[in-house]
Amino acid sequence: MEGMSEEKCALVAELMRVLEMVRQLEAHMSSQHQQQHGGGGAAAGGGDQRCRALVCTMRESIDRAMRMAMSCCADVGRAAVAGQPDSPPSGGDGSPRSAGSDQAGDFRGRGNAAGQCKKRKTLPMCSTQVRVSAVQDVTPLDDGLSWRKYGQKDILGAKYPRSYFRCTHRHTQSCHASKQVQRTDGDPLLFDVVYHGHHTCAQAQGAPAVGNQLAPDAAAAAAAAAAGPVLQFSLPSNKPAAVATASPFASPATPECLAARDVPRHDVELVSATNSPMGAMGEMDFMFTLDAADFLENPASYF
DNA sequence: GATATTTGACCGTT
DNA sequence: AACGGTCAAATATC
Repeated sequence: MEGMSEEKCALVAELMRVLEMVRQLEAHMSSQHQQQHGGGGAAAGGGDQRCRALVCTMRESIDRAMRMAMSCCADVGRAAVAGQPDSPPSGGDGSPRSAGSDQAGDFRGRGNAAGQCKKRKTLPMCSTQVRVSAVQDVTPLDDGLSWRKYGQKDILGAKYPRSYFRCTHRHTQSCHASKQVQRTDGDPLLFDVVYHGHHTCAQAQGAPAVGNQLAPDAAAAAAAAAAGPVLQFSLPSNKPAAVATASPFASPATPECLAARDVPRHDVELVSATNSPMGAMGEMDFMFTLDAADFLENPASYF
């Protein structure tokens, strides 16, 4: 039940970030309104009023969505757990069968390596697509937290290898956060970043909220904002300690970046990999695409 | 010298 | 047997 509660918090937190963006949009509009107040024509004033009305609608919709999320998550979670025979009991801390002492496991020796890698798929997971502005700008690895690369693999059917990272303090502080980074086949500027688990180390305590969870890197997120972010993350619905609060928007630099850059459009996709094992494991499926322009036109259609 | 990265090998699952 | 994830020795960097 704890994980479910965290999921709700994650979803609500995500919605709150959207709400925050709306507030920033309001502030931005307000400042623009003041600047244009002297020379603004009647048409501009009408458009401004319409925008304000739309923003108001957006806020109401978000509020409704937050309330729906609170109940919906619980329902979906219950259903998923019911259909998942080997889901750990509520009293557990996320250690089904051989999952070891904690979420990411703390196995030693190679004998458990593969078993652990399979178990990892049951961990809280967040996959993010990060677009960089240039090939040289890659290394979407600096999110203010320290990661250590521990492997790289050529993936079948993938043009680029996948890199594996884990928290530098894995052993010293038993922090089992990890992430996988892979350049997408179609777009060399686009990276798939998959986060597993969450940071429990000291650096996470001092980091911004985003840092403690499944945080994409600020630099890449900023680049993503500049290039038109495409974000993907999935929410495991029935896993204990499931947390998926990350979004590049949650990056300390990103909201300001978005607001400052006057981003004309951004798409947000909230999806799950339905063709992945996660899909078969009761992962909660979302497909949420937000086109800012369309959202302003028909906010209600998104909820 | 300490820390991080690279890379081939290993392991369990499918 | 193929695959993906991890380990750990070797190597590179600070």
